[in-house]
Amino acid sequence: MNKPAPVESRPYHHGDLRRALIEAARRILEADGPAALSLRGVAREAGVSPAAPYHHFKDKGELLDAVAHEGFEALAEALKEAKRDAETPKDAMAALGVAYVRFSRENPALYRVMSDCSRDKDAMPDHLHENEDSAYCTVRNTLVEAGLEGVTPLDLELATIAAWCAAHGLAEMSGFRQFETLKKELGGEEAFLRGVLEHLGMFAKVMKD
Amino acid sequence: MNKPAPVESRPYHHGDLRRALIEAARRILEADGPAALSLRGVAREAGVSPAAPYHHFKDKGELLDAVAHEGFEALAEALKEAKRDAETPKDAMAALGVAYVRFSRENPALYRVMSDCSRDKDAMPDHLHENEDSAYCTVRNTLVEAGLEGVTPLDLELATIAAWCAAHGLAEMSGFRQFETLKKELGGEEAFLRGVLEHLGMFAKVMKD
DNA sequence: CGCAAATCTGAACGTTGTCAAGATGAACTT
DNA sequence: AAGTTCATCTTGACAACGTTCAGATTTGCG
Repeated sequence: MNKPAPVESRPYHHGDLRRALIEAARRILEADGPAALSLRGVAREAGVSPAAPYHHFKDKGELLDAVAHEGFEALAEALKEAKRDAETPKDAMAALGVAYVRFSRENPALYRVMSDCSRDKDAMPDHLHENEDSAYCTVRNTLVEAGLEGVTPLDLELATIAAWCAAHGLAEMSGFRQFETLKKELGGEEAFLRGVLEHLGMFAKVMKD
Repeated sequence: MNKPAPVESRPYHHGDLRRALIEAARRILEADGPAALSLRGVAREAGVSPAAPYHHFKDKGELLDAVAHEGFEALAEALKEAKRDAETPKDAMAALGVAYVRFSRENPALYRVMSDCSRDKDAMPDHLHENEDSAYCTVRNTLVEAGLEGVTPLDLELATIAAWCAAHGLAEMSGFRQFETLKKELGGEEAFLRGVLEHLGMFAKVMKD
């Protein structure tokens, strides 16, 4: 008897329910937003009973973790792609910032799940931070390539964190209605994002002793 | 018959239930965190029936709005106080950033309600942005006093937004476990915060054309 | 004092997260 | 090939939640 799922383990009744649940969750998330995401709803969407997910996830939280995990992978991919497309290293840095925020604006529900997960665990996903081609390291490497070679490792680390914080802050705030007239004045969302990112320097310069 | 609440309207049965509910919510928030905050629980804590809050708030969301509103007022106060205590304008800028983050770390549950509210409405509270002694203007004014006089209004606006985004991003991320060793290396939370804020410049400088 | 409006209660409805007990099918052993 | 074992799924239940509605109660006003 043939098995539909060719890759590794498919030891199930359903085929691969774990996968199906995650995809159902993403579908609901995209269609109706994060507030509409219930475990029961996900089970319904996947065509199983409300208790079925508990054989694959300990918790509703664990399902969300899995969804967030995929989101972070997609984000890392988006960052790498943005870097590839950039012409100069300097431009790559701005492109990373814009790509980060754009990802959050194009997948608002997913990004929300991601950031809620991080807040709940008081940590960003380890794979984002640890291995060498992680998103975090992409940012750090780009900083170096764009002109921060001479700097101490500690400075580099702080600059990377600073960049990440700025991007995250901008991601959460760039949709605020208060900025809409300003965006029009600047001629679009992207110009606004680049403008804010570039003006981080003013704020920072002012603080230097 | 005398009324216990001397100020403005107290046309109630209970005294001032609206007030009592907000305070009950803050109590629960501080004691058990944002996940434990239910409307029924708030009513219980205030000693009324589960339906009573609906005569003062249309929604659970509106209760949270009210709580968030008070949070933003407290935040604005904390910022002004930090500015007062700073010796030089340059130092005031760093102090604002640190005070912002410190507020979020000292009132994590409240800050979370505040930022969830903003996200749900895709806007920051108007009073934070509009009137002249608002928190937003405090930041902008400090930027000017610290050396950004010659700059165009548009640049000033973008720099203010940049500062706010950075502070918010840092507020949400500074508690991450991944940074703990770095904090120790730097000799404490405050040094870490100042370090990150000051390194925003590196990130920004790298992006300049 | 009497009346209308504001305020609170009690009970109910639908939904959610979660769990325990049982049914069902697949995989492994012999 | 048969039987056993284990993972998977369902059924049914529980408590808690947000919300609503009809009715009781109190307040303030004329």
